[in-house]
Amino acid sequence: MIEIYLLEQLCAFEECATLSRAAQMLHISQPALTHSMQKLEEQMGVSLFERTKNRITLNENGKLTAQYARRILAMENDMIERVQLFDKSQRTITLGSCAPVPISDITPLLTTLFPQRRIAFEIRNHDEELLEGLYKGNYQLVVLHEPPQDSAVFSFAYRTEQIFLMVPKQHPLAVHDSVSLQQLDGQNLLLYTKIGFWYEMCKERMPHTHFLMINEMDAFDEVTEIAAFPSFSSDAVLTPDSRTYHNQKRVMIDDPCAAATYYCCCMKKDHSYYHPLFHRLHSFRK
Amino acid sequence: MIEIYLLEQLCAFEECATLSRAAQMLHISQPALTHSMQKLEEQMGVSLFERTKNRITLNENGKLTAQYARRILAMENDMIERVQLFDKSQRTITLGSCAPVPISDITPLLTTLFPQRRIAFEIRNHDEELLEGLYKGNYQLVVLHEPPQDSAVFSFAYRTEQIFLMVPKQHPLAVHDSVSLQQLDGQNLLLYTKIGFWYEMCKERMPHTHFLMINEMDAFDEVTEIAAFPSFSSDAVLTPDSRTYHNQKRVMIDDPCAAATYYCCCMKKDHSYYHPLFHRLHSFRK
DNA sequence: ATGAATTACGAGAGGCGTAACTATT
DNA sequence: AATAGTTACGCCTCTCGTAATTCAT
Repeated sequence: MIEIYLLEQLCAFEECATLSRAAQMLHISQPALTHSMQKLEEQMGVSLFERTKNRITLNENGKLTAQYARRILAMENDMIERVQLFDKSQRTITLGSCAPVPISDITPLLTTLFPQRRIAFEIRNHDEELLEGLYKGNYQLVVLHEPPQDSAVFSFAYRTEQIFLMVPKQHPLAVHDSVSLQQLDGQNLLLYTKIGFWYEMCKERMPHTHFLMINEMDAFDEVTEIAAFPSFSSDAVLTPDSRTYHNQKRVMIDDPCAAATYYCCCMKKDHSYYHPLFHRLHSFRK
Repeated sequence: MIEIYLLEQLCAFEECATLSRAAQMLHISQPALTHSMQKLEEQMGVSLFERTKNRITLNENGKLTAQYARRILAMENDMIERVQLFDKSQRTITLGSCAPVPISDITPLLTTLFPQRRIAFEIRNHDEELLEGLYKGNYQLVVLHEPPQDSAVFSFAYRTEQIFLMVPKQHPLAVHDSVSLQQLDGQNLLLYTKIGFWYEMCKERMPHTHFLMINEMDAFDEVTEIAAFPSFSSDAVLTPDSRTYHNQKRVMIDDPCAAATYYCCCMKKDHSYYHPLFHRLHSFRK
């Protein structure tokens, strides 16, 4: 049987077009590569190269072999990646979410319901990334803001979130009780960075707005307090304590897209395993 | 990167269920296998086995790995096979035919039209085998008795063949000028073995007939001369010389399936290359 | 003169075998 | 006693590196 390293070297040679450059790329000597290619040729049982005194190139057989080789190498990498993911998925539950609120909803439930398994989580801006991760095994659970179409995926709309604006009382916008996103476009706005799909929504609906991104949640609370800029909050976030926001006015946002429904999803085959979780998620519905 | 031999050994282990038996099957010692499996486990980065003092079995990771490994090994074999076929197809033209007549029609044309390439041929009983071989590259040209459906295949109906019966004059059937295959069913018939789809047709239409199969063409001519059994001939076969068959009567066969149309085919992408052949084949049409 | 390929030869890694040991049936 | 797996150790193959050679730009 032909070993993998020969196929790797062949592909490197095809990329680099000369043995010397390929050897450099592979961190081996050039004579070693010569030998390998001779061996490969012998083991394939057909000629793979066009040789002149000072030049060696792939012939048609060689090009075809390299094509197949690439697919085999890709399959091997895929195997390793998938088995490692599978192994990890057996010991840890990874939750992928399109927004931060579901993380704080669901993570505590997971730790109590599945104490023997490690819990991890990630925020992603796009539902598609999350679904792909669910299929590949990167995530065992994902929370989307659109219902998934695939019949292999179980989903449960477990809660909604409505965002609104916190506006400093002296700010011009503070005269309104409600505004549209279009009205906000062009303003300076404070935004916490890790808000998942909300960020994409803001970019799309308010393309002219300058967002002041803040990384730390603690800093965010402090800055909103002091700064003269409006910031977002939501009905899902508990105001840290009554002291905060004494100088801020709550302004509603008219747009329908200021409200989101969260769909907690798993692969259907895993539904019974995660049933306890979905059961508990019922309590989030009013 | 993980080498192929480790994957082979893993698959062997999965088949054999014990290291000792797998080692035996692989023609290596059992400690060597132990080592390999330890190495594979290490390179995969996850545990693959459930170990007790005296027993080692694949765990879920291991089973998954073996599954992928099988696919990778299959791909490698496929690569070798296909490249070798490709190489061969570049230097020889292999003609696959459903009957002997097209072979003697086409082979001489090929040798004159493509003198730089070796010519090989094969007879196959089923059109499907031929088409499959055409796709895979086993054949560059095939002759079918049904027009191919695939739009990637070019076909040209270049001639017909009509079979009839040669009957010894003292034989009861010799009173007829024409018979149906159904009438023949149950008779003893002489048949040359290498007649491709005709054989399948005979089996189907005359399930109760005893066929006396003869391997050698020379022998066939002699036996038909002497034997008291009817035999097939066709309008495409030239009677060797007038001496032959002086004691035989020609009896027509009514059934439509006693006539065949031959479709000479190649992949469409190769059509221009084989154009000279198809051009010459026009002369076979009346 | 520089760079590319091959050949020759030697070093070192690693696959594999033998032997010895432990545990299970 | 027989069978299964692991550990230890040494051989030998095979991969790779260095050096030298040939040829082309």
